[in-house]
Amino acid sequence: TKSYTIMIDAYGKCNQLARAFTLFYTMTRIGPKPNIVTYNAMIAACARNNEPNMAYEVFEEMQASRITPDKFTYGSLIDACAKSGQVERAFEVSRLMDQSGVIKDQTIYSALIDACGRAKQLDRALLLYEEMKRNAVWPNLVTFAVLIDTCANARRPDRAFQLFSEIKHWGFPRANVVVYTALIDACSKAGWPEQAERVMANMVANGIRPNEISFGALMDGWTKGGQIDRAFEIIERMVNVHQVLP
RNA sequence: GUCAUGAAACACU
Repeated sequence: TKSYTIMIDAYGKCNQLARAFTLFYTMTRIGPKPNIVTYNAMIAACARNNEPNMAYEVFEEMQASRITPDKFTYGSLIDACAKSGQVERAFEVSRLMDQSGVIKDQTIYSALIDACGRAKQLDRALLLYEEMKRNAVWPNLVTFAVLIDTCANARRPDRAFQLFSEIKHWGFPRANVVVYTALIDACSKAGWPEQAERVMANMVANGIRPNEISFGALMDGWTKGGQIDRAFEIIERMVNVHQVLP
């Protein structure tokens, strides 16, 4: 069962969902019997391949086989909803977890906030942030990344900076490249390329190396305002000063 | 003796 599950997981991650299903149904028909990890890997594969309905089908088959879902199961289901923009469905899963007594951890909250972020529902995301702290689930850098990304999507750079300033109070000496890039993106999307530049200068000063995604977010801010020449300058800076290849 | 399964960043689609 373990080896089959490893293969299902690999197929899912290579975007070969059909092959994952073939293997999965071979298991249900002739064995070896799928266990909870197998079902979870299948649901995660559906989530990654943007097939929320298939994820739910596997979830139902899992329950029909009298296997009790765990936090991995629910986490993948929420991710499937988040990626397909179904916020309400994500919250339904959250309620289901409460009913079945499965503890919501950092990963679950990040996935729920991500679902709000994709729907630009910043208020709801902030409520989740408060709720997790109330429940003694401490935010980590992924939490802050999804929160700041939500601010970016909701065009609220002010909130993004506010959240960014809270990071140090949670025991993190510095943010990482993903958090900084999300903050740059928040500035760019809001039409503040100068602020985005300041954030990048700040990240470099703190010893975090921007990558091609960081520069992409920065360029986007300038091109939005029609300053294409600025964007080309950034490409040169990226290659010459920061030694990042386009 | 966590390590077969779950969460985050730009643009294009």
